Amino acid sequence: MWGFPHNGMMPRISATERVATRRRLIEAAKAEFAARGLAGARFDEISLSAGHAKGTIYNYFDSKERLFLTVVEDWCGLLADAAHSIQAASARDRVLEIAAIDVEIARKDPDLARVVVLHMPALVGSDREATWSAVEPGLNLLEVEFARGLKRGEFLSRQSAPALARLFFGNLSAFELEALQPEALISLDDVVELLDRHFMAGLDASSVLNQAAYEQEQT
Amino acid sequence: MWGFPHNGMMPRISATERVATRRRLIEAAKAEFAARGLAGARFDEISLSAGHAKGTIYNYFDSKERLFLTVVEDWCGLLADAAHSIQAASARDRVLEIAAIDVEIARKDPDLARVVVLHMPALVGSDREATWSAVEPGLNLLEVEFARGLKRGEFLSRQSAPALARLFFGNLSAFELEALQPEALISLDDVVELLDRHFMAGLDASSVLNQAAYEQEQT
Amino acid sequence: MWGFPHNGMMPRISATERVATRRRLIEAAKAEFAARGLAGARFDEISLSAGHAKGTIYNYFDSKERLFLTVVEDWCGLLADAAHSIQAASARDRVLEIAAIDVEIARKDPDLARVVVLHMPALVGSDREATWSAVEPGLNLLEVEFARGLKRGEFLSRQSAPALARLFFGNLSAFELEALQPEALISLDDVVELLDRHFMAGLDASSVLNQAAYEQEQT
Amino acid sequence: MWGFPHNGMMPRISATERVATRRRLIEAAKAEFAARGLAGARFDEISLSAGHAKGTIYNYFDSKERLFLTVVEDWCGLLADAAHSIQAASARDRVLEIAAIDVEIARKDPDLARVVVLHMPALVGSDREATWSAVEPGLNLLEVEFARGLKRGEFLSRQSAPALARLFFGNLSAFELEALQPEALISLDDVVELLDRHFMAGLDASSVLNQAAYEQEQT
DNA sequence: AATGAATGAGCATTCATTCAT
DNA sequence: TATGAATGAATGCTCATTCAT
Repeated sequence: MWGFPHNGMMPRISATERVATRRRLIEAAKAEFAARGLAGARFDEISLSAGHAKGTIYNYFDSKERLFLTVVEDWCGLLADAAHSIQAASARDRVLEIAAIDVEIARKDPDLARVVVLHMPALVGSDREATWSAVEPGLNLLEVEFARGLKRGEFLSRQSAPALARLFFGNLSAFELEALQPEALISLDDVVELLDRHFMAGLDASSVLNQAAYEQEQT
Repeated sequence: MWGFPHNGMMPRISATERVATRRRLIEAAKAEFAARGLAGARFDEISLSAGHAKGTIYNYFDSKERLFLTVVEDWCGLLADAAHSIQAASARDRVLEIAAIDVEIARKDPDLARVVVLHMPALVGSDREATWSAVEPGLNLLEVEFARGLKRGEFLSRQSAPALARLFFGNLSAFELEALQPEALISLDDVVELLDRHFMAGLDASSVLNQAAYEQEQT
Repeated sequence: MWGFPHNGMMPRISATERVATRRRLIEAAKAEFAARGLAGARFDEISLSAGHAKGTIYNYFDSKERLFLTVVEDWCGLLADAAHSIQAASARDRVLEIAAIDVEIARKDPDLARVVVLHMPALVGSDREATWSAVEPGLNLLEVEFARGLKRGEFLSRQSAPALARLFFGNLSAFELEALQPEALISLDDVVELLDRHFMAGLDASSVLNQAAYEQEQT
Repeated sequence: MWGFPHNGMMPRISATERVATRRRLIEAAKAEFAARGLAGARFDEISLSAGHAKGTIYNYFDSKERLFLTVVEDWCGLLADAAHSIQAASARDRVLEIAAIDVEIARKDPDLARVVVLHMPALVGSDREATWSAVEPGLNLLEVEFARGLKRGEFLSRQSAPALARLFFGNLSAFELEALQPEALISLDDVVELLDRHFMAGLDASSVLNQAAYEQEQT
């Protein structure tokens, strides 16, 4: 039950080696998923570029879908980790800082971003369900901030906090998607600014225009 | 007795029947593509739900990719046709009217919209290339309006008209995507308003805030 | 194409038109069979290059195999027709004249020859059976001459006349095959001479060597 | 306990097992190709009679064409191997010994011979090209002997050594083809003798008749 | 734990043949 | 009789997954 397996002596390979192998597989899978999506990805390619046999993948992941999920969870983990360091006070700034973190992740690992913004939305059926629930923690980060902003009166919108979180994430993805394209017309550097000017401005409770519009809508 | 000589000069089936068959195939394909994407779609399913043999598909379309392309071109055609009736004067209103048309299309044919906003972006390789060039006319509609708005000084942005067109389309897609989900938090009715408030507001040259920000950026 | 109206008085199309259509189909089929063999030939191609609809082929021929057979029978007919004009007296010369006729056919219609020497032998199953029996008349021409030569003592061989006919035809085909190849090392002009020198010389009863060998074999 | 570390360094199945599987596939393919040709062969049949799954074929061969090629290369290898043991001195005897080897191969493996003499010539397009170049080594064996015979004055012919090699091979194939037929009129035992008497006699420089004919041709 | 050969369901595509007009 | 749209069986090939070693 505890301890080392069967003949008692020692684990065949060290725990660190297992971690390293797992990482190699994830990295290779990420590149393949980014390039071809979940349906198009081939285990042959992944195992080849990971330097491991095809069967080895199944010692670490149950299925192709689970491997895809793991890549997405990776992204979610990076986002959550970096989110701890957010310092800003206003909800608007905190939201934009989350976006900035996401952009940083995309800059360091474009393949990871491609998986999340390009191929994750296209998932269907149970895959979609599983994958999006894996991403919930990331969306929750946003949801919390939008809820706070709405509560404080910093934001003004008919939409609920969860809806705003998803809409914001949708726009963030759309902008990153554009910036990650081969013949992009904008750069990743533009993304946060665009979100600020285009999405967040629409929530600005201090804007005279928004306030008037908002009050009118309420009637 | 009169009419066509009884040989092959007479069309075997009427042109309208051919059109009808073609339409049945496209409709069935649209549903399958919407549900499973290009890679996941199965001809068995399409032919079954179209009520035609599998081989018949190849009397109308060269390949799976070409069939997908045709579905997308259909969307593009609907958009272009409806765009003729746009009356608005200001660039902002014209852009939003295009969005409204797109939303209308999505309302009448959610599967068509799913193909365009969900599965088209995830295409890779030559499929992507071919499909997006088929969609250029649609994007051009937007580009023209953004160019006009920028030229007139109605819009204020560092981004070029083509970039704004793509960004706007990205946001429109993101909002529709959210509204088309099984457990959507917004409705299609919200989409145009959201675009107005969030995306377009960021271009408003009359906004004191935007103007200040824009001038600062220029330095 | 047009021809007579169809109220029953007259044949829909004239007999000569039927013959012409049949010929167009055979010519097109011949080219396709020569290029791709029986298995590889496509009705689409045949109907296209014949200028008739695919279905029309079935008004003239029961099946692909029957069409192939007809092409082969055509060859056989040409051979038999020309064979009537043979004047030579000796069996050797008559045999070689038959070969010369075959070479002439190949020169005028290389595709026809390709069908016969290249693709006919590769037939299998019932196709083979049917096709070779269609060719019997042609082989009989040879058989008769070899029988005569053997009977007269002009030829000397352990093989029977039918065997010699087949062997001769095999060699003739082999030589033509070589001459009809894209990068042939011999020409059709060489074929008869080669048969004379190589195959027929081996039958020469007047050759001292052959006679000695033959007698030795008999013991 | 000793030996291989218990990880992937140990070959999953022995090399001999791999060779055996490969051989089973080739044998099954050979029978199918012999019976139906390249175009007509079905992987279902091959895999069934080989006792392996269809997909297994692709672990060993890239494509149907490559499998066919491998069968042909097999034949070529058998020929080349046996050719090493040729002892005869005269070119004529050496050529006939090569023929005898080929006949032996055909006797031991009629299917292999059927593939080579029946279905290989009927190949078209790039298949033909690839296959024949795989067979070049076999033809070269003959070419060398014919070149030697011509050079020594043992043979007398207007044809070049390469041409003679092809022509001889053509005749050899034609005779074997006849002998391998279901209702053959000759036996494989007759083939070498027939080649000797019919084809080789036509090259005999010592024959008075040939010499006279040859000199006449030269003028 | 690692391997990679074996597997076999799945799938797009082809094409001879049919048949309503 | 000519047509060509419709058909659907047939098939080469792919690839995630399994499992004996």
